[in-house]
Amino acid sequence: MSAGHTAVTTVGAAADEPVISCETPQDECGVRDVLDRLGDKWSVYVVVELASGVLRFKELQRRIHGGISQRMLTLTVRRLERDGLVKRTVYPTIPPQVEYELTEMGHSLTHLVKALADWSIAHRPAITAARASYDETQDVSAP
Amino acid sequence: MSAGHTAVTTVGAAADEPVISCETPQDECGVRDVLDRLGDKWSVYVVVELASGVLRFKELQRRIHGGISQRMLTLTVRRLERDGLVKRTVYPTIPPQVEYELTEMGHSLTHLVKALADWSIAHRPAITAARASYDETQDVSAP
DNA sequence: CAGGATCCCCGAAGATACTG
DNA sequence: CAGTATCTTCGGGGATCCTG
Repeated sequence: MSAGHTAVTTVGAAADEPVISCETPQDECGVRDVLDRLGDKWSVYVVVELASGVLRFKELQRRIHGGISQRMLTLTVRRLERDGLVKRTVYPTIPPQVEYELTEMGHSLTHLVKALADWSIAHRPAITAARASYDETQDVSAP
Repeated sequence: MSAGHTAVTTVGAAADEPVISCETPQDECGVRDVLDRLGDKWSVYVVVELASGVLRFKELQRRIHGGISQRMLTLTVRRLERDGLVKRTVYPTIPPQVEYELTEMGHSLTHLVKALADWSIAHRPAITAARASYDETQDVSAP
């Protein structure tokens, strides 16, 4: 990597100690799988809300701030159900009642989401500062 | 598979014991922040590749399978740089040489990505099975 | 109440061409 | 080599209407 150039030295983190050992590039270590699932706009919200208990469709929709449409909630929850992360229970009553809850696998994902949240909260100040610094460097003020 | 849950510290799958304590719904516990950063199509790949060391633009592009365009790589890497996750070093040579590497914060994110990868790899069979089961239930074979 | 069916919009992402 | 600029496409996602 460093071809004898005037390297600006490292940041302190050892680059020769790969945390991620990607043996199967074709599958991106499987990261893509999870990200495709959590990467969409709403899945994570649904998981977060469902993490605290069973919810019905409307209630779930109500709790998700930002206002998810019925369509997107349906699509999102269906995909999660298909992947075995959410369990959908239909009570053949009138009016119909459908309850959603995380499966065990879904709950295990919850820990990851929490890890992400923790990381985000911990580094938000640093990120904000980095952005400010970057934007300042770019100096957009000049017309 | 009912009691198979490994309760690390205080986390549990009980509905009355929220793993995710969302005190600030406005910020979605900050999860959205990370996801917006990792949720896009390429960021995670860049992080993964840079996790193993310093890379130049072209080499980085070459390693990312699926074929990222120069444009997207530029945009992705720029955002990561702005957020302080990636450090960009420009050597004023001819031809120009630019090296990218993760910052310490970027490396810390790497651990999260690895956790996601591990989770994905561990649960992939279950997910695949769940999908097969779901699709079978839906029975699309009937015309 | 839960959700299927439709229409439409906008932004993410690709392709291509040009430059320092 | 490492971008920037421009045009275009594609599909995620919103709004709305309708039904069991």
